[in-house]
Amino acid sequence: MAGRLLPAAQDERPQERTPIAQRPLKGAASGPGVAVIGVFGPTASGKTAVAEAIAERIPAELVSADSMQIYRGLPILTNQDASARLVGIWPLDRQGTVGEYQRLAHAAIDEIAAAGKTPVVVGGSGLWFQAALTDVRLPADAPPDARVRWERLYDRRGPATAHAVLERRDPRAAARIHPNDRKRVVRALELWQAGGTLVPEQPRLWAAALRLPTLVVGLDATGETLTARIRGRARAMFDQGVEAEVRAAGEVTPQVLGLDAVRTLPREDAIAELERATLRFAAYQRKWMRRIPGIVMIDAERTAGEVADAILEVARAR
RNA sequence: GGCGAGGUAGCUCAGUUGGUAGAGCACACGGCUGAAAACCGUGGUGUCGCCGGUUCAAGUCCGGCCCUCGCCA
Repeated sequence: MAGRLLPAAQDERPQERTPIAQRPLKGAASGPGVAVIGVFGPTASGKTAVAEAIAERIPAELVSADSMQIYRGLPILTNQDASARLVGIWPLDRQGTVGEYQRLAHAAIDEIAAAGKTPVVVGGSGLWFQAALTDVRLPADAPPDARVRWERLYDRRGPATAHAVLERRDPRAAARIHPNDRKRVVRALELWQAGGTLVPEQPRLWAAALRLPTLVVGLDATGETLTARIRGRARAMFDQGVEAEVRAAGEVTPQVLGLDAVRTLPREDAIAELERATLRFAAYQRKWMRRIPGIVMIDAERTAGEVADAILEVARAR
């Protein structure tokens, strides 16, 4: 097996390969079948290459579930994959939300399926991935001034007081939110004011049903492998010109990992910081991955083609 | 070689008049319902440079040694 080498996942560019004859997923004699494939994995686990390899093997289109690649203007820093949908569609100063993304993702998935292809949802943003695959109902928008009002309460009167107020209004939400969690205390209060709640009785984040028959796979690579792949990637970003990209990005941007480091630190320090941050991020994503219900873990320490074959084998067996 | 400053957690450091250590970051684990590459919670992971002395008790005081940095030769 050639697949043990580190850059394995990267060397499988579709352009450089003779196309393999594509065979649709849904054969004649399968059971309920698989309508959608979801590919989750930490950064550097080879998600993109694997998804592209899947698209070589069956009629498929990729839908990104990445909260940063969706923005236009930082392709190097966010490691954009231009071949997927919902990549690079928002300006940097836009401040989008999961809810907006969810609508776009559902529309894209349905459109691809209607065209007779398999939507492959690929990404590493946990909540976004969940939102794309399920109908998890995200609470309605709050009135514009509400957030300012509750933030002011929180900042002036302190976490304990704000939490006590929430306790009176929405005890169930208060019970689940720590007073120090400013974002969620404020959010819960504004939702209460709008007549909703942050913590509904019934549908929980992890219990939401899949919209379509979906195979959810997690790309499993060891910490050592991920570390080895991540090291050096930061430096490569500099060779590709992140600095110029970041300089051109302007003031208002999403909180992209490493953006500040690239903007303010000397090059070598920025590289070190970027590597550290990326490593931390990968660990965070692996944690999220462990929790995804029904996820099938696939050994990702081989070539993208081999991983894609393994995924399709599981899909066809359903 | 002389003078000065310093060696305490993975890193940067704090540690009162002696009572066998604690912050931030990192790390590990957990949470997450329209900011999620965000946000929050829990956890100390240690031959206090080494050897000896004083003391009931030493990171802390005394002596010696080793190492690092700076200045002067």
